[in-house]
Amino acid sequence: MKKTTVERILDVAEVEFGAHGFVETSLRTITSKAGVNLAAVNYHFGSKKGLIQAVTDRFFDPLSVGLKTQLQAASTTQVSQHEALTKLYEGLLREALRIARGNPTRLILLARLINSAYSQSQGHLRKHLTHQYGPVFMLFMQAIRSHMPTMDHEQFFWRFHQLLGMMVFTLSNSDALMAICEAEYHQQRALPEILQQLITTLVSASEAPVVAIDNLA
Amino acid sequence: MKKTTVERILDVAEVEFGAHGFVETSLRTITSKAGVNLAAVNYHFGSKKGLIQAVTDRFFDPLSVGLKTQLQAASTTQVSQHEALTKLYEGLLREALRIARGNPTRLILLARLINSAYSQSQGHLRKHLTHQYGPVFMLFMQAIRSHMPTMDHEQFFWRFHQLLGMMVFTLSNSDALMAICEAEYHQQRALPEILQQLITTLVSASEAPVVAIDNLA
DNA sequence: GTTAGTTTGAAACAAACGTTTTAAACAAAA
DNA sequence: TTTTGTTTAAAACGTTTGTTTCAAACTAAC
Repeated sequence: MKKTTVERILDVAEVEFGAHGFVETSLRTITSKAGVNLAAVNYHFGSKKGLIQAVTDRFFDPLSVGLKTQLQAASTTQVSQHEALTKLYEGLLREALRIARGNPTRLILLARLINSAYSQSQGHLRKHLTHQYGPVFMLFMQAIRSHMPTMDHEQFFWRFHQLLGMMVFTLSNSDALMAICEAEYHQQRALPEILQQLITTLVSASEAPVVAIDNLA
Repeated sequence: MKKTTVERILDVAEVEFGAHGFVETSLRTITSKAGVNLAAVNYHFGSKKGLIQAVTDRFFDPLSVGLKTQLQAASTTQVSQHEALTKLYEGLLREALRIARGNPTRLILLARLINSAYSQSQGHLRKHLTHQYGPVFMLFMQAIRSHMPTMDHEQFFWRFHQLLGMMVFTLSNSDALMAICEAEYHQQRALPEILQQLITTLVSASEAPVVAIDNLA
């Protein structure tokens, strides 16, 4: 069974976007590698922005529903704070890994999508993501928050985004980091192992105490 | 005293690069805002890549020497592990803040420069940075490492880069995060306060225990 | 003041980009 | 088979990009 034109474009686009970013990937590169006509992108997706959002949705739609069901299931049982946080981060990364079908390059793309959502350069993506997946994001954020009871809202906000940044950076550069690591320490690590180490750090950082803020200068 | 053409170009370039990234900032935008001729960039810096590296060096050169002297001064006195780590991260961020002259946009640019160094899209920047400032980076990395004695090399590598990612993400998106924070919690935070919170998380995450790695899947 | 080297100004260049257009090929229903 | 709507093919369009060109303006030494 031959894949449709739309599927072929999306398959190539997510690889190229993940590898070279949105701006530095041309539609001509995508269409030629996909073996389809240049005009097909504008016909099927309207514009390059439309294609970017379509690639985004193909990732976030299943991730969104998977995460939502996980969050509902997790809320029933009662465990320790440490265990609960571990389960939450583990659930998120496991779900992301499942969506990426174990393919590191797809996970890298996912991380870059989130990164782009925070940078103002792709303003349309940010609006699209917050509008489309804002509720699920808030749901996860509040699930984490419920197990960090001692923090006030604003302190939690910064702490959470610090941890989000840790995830995004580690994932979006995991290919480069794995290459450096292998060159330096002659030790090859698979993605699940990296994620496991990441979870440990995430939970510990979540549990870190809040200190009084005095001026740095 | 009127600034030279080179200085005017660098001043505008670092603002524009920090705000819109390297690819999405055109030389015409830079030269027109700087009030200089378009050809001046190619004359003075050879190419756009040369300009990017010049902007980079104007940041990293003083940061590099400042960090080096700080590291040498810190090694003399003996304190607790927690204090030592705090001092190290504080020293780095304080130095970065000093170089940025308290200007958040300059700190954002700095973070984006580091981020670009890890992404393969600006390969020339990565080579330039590792060649030029690799030793100082290693010096800081090993200073941190000396206060995390229980970790083996590879575990430390991943932990360190997770923390680096935390810094880079928080700083490079600090403007967006501050905007969201203010809109959500009606609380305005200055950059030094954010950095102070960041240091706390960094130290705690550094001290997080290492767990045995079992498969996530 | 003249001259030699340096820097700028304005225009032009070639290449790449997203997008649009027009006709041809295809599919499915009448 | 004819017809109608859909998808593709190939070329072209209008911008924008980094870079180059070349004469004019400027600077500084003699």
